[in-house]
Amino acid sequence: MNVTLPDGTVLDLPDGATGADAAAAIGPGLARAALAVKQGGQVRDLGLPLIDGEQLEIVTRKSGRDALDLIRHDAAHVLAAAVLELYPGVKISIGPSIDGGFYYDFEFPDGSGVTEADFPAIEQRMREHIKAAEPFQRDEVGIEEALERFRSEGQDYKLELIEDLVRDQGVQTVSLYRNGAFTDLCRGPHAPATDRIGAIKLQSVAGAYWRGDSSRTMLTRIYGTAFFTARELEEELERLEQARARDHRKLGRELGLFSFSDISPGSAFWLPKGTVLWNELVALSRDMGAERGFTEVKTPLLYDSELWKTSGHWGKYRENMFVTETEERAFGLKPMNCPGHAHMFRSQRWSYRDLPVRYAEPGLLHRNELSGTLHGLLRVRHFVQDDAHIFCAEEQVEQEVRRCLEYAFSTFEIFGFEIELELSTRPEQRIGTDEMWDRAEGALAKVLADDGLDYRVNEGDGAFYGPKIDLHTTDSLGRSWQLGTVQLDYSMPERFDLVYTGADNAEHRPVMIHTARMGSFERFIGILIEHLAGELPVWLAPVQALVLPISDRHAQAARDVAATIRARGLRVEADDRAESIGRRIREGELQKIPYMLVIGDREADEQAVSVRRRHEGDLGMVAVERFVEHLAHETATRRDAPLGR
RNA sequence: GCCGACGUAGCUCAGCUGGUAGAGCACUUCACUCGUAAUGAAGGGGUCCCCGGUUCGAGUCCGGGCGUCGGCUCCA
Repeated sequence: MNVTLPDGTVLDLPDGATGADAAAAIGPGLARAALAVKQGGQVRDLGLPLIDGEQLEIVTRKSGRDALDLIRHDAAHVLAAAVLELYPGVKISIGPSIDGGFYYDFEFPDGSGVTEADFPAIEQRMREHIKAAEPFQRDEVGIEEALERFRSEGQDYKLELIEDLVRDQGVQTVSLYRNGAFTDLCRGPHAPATDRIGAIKLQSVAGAYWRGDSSRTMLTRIYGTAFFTARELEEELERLEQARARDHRKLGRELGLFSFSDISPGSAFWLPKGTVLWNELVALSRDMGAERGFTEVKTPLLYDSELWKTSGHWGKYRENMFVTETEERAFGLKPMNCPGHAHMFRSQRWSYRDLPVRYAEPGLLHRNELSGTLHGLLRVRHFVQDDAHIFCAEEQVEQEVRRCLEYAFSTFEIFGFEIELELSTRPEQRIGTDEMWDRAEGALAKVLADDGLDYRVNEGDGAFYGPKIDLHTTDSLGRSWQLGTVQLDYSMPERFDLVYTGADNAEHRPVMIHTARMGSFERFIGILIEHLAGELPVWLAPVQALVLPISDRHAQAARDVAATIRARGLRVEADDRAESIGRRIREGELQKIPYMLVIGDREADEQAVSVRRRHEGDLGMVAVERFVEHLAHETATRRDAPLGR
């Protein structure tokens, strides 16, 4: 048999040769370093026969993600082995590698469980397995034998997994992996032995439903991570530590932007500085929307249940709504703006010449999210979306979607966010004909393809009324959050009986496009703070410049400079407290204020300030007038710029 | 909502096996009047998340609730 190596050389091997044979044929060093092989995009055990004629890559610890996935999956098995030894009667379920580590889900017998306090003992046991260099042995066994084995061990979850494999995939055999006395149902692949795992660390314990189904048993999930060396592990833990310093909840409090209170869970209190930031973002959204033909509207917060029945929310979304009642009429606080906008659209007659109609509304929404899901600003119950609804003719859909994406990308470009696109297609529960869905999905896919955009398809994850393109980004810990969205909606126009008069003088049904760029201002600000570690650009900084007199006799000059800057509509404060200049500078730095303007005798004499720029330090004396122009320029252009001499 | 952990001054945290609370920072006052990341001294500040229970006595032990954090489920 022949396999081709990445450098193009062809390796001639006897029939039935394994990955280990291939590595040995290349060299003894590689034979020792080999962890697995990769053929046809799949990582496979070193001990399995190679696929004839396929490209062959030997996976070693240098192979990056493939190699880490391998030992993390190994580590998951070692974790399960350790837990089974320490907690007899535990039932094991599944344990994959994930971004950043691995987990394993267990069901502990009644009355027992683990907490993080138990981690040292479990880690100790894991290290013993690793040190013992237990080989991972793969056995291919018949269904009956596998069932018999796990039945005798009382491993019910494994039985269910095997039965499902038989039913859904019609498998005749399953693979078992054995290391030491531990055997697990597993597809593989695994490294040759447990000693390839260099360093492990258990990180947290959490609940997780069996098979992600909230109606089924809550299992105990143990998260951990593994690396080839202790040093890499330390670096990762250090990185996580630093990420926590960027947490928007911590920075929001430290910078005086917002606070939370038990008195209104899931709702932020926006302090004066946070409100400045908020208002600047709303202004950005307004300016960009106006440039793109959006007109701002304002609609009520509270509506009779009739509206929600028409829109379908009363049936499909009620558990997420705050509902109230007065004079025997049921009302609901709006969780979305679309029904109000549809209702508004209906209040007049429209010609095809009027389309597209683009209503924008930074509207306050309330959603009664489950208490356990609330998360700082990133998931709240009270929030404002930079929301808009476009009412257009069917043939305008593609162009409008393209414009929505352009709008979103232009927005994110200002902040330097990296965005991932997801196209969510028809769900099982849906309305509308298949032709309509074909057309809608086709239009979205065509825009993505025409513009050469990379995206992931989320099969069956669309809204019940139409497919959507979602824009995702990550927080400081790499967790993905949805910001913007572009959704095609054929349902709302139907339900609200929206029409316009076409060129043929007949009534036609418009299409609704539901779109947002930042998503909610709350979530956007949370993500923004984490991306920038709280170092807001000049145009967003609540305090753009802090004036610092050296001593009392410069206080009046400092107040004068502050007044001059404030008169230009810029945000400045003077700190003339009786503290040392070093102290006041330190506090200004901790507040992440972009500019500090120091005024002593020299500056006061010359109508100048010594400019200290965040990160850059002392830039020397600059005339007050010139500094003000520079600050005004950065603010107006919404872009930081170097201060020329 | 579910699983687990946690909840002490504005913030970060001590408080051992139960004997009615403490530090640093912040705040107030006074002194210092200072040249680019912490001047010094004194002082004020607490329903120990809430409600029950055990106990002579609960911040500490037990039960229930609320909130927060990490996940699961769900979503901007």
